[in-house]
Amino acid sequence: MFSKSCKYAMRAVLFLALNSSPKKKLGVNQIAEELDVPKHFLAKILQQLSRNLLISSTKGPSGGFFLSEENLNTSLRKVVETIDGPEVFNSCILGLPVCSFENPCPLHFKAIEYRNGLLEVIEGNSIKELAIRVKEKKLTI
Amino acid sequence: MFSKSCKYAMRAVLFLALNSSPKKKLGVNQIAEELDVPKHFLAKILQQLSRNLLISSTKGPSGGFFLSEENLNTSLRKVVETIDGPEVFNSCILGLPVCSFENPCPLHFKAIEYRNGLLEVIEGNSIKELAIRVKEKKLTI
DNA sequence: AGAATAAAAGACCTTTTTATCTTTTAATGC
DNA sequence: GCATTAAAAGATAAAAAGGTCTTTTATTCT
Repeated sequence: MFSKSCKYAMRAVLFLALNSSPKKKLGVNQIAEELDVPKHFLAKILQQLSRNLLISSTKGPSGGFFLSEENLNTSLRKVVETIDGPEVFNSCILGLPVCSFENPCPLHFKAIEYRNGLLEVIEGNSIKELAIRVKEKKLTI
Repeated sequence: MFSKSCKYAMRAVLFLALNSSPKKKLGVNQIAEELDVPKHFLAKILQQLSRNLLISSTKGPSGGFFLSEENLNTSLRKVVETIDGPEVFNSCILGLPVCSFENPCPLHFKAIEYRNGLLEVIEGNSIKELAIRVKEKKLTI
């Protein structure tokens, strides 16, 4: 479903939502260590998210990554689509160039049904809301 | 979700189910052309399926690939797992090393639901049954 | 201003996936 | 037996994904 980069991105964003604020920025090192992902690789991904204004960052001493209030109010879907492209939730699960309601592949309707399930979670909730859920239900990221 | 190889494999198997028989074998060329996939690459995949007894083949004149009655009565899931490995339906959608009922990631339950829906289709039906459905409902492969 | 810090950017490198081409092996029909 | 056909196997190549390292730029603090 998602590329490794995308998985790292989602986890990092949730981690930032839970552990950072404009007053408490986190460096790549800390994030990479906590999530146990390759640090330089994660840096690239965070840069990309930052460039696309999905996360915030400042350079220099006591700089780092964090989520602004605006960042917290966007959806994880944007994060996913920034990293894996907008087609992730749109392309045929069998790779057919055309696969639609009128012209479905054998897995079309089931695939749609459950993609929508995922979208419910990552689009129906803001990052902030998701983070709260992670905290309350002690979910793993 | 599935690798390209796996998508080609699924489509090829369904194509064989619909268009081949022990008396009517198909060459890679025909299959590749019909499905519009790279022929040499498909050949590799078919070899792999054949080695694992999920499809049948014979060499020489009037040889080719086909599905035996036994092949028709297995599930597409086996095809998928032969190509993409048994972990496709088992690994965490966020890539976490442990992600379970007791220790779920934020997408765990929706992801499970998603997978189970797909499994319903590719495991709950034999390849033969799926092929019938493809024919009756004029689905695209 | 200068030192220190941390992200941004760029250049590489490695591995995996996808794809192609050639040679070998097995089966068929003459 | 020989020519032909088609899969099996092997070698290689191209592209994409994943990962590392170095240099540059911006910021802060003294």
